[in-house]
Amino acid sequence: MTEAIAKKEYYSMGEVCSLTGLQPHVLRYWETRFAVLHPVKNRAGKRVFRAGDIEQVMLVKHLLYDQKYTIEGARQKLSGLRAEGQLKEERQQVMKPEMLATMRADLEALRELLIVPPARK
DNA sequence: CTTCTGACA
DNA sequence: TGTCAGTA
Repeated sequence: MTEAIAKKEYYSMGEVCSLTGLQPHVLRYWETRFAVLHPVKNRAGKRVFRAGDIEQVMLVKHLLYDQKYTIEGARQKLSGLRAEGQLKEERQQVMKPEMLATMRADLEALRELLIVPPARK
């Protein structure tokens, strides 16, 4: 399902927000608390998100909102997942089955948004 | 028009 | 977290 958001090279802040259902200021705030949520910026200073960055955001969102983790708790949980992932040599999956389950709804919403992008004017 | 940083509620 | 200002 990660392929669902891997159809594009780069995503803007606006796209990531509609894709994740988060407000820009929330995303920016999280950037100050999670080392893994720091997107690269282009020459103009705009954030350039990749599919992988969006996955990280989704993971943090569910840790915080669905599993009601605390910022610090989520930060530690993320560190743990990263450690496990490294032990599994391959960059296997960073997400547990249970997490994927709670993410189903969002992933389906993502699929729709990707097929029929929000009309912008 | 969209996004950004910084400041402040 | 929410909002506003002044930019780029």
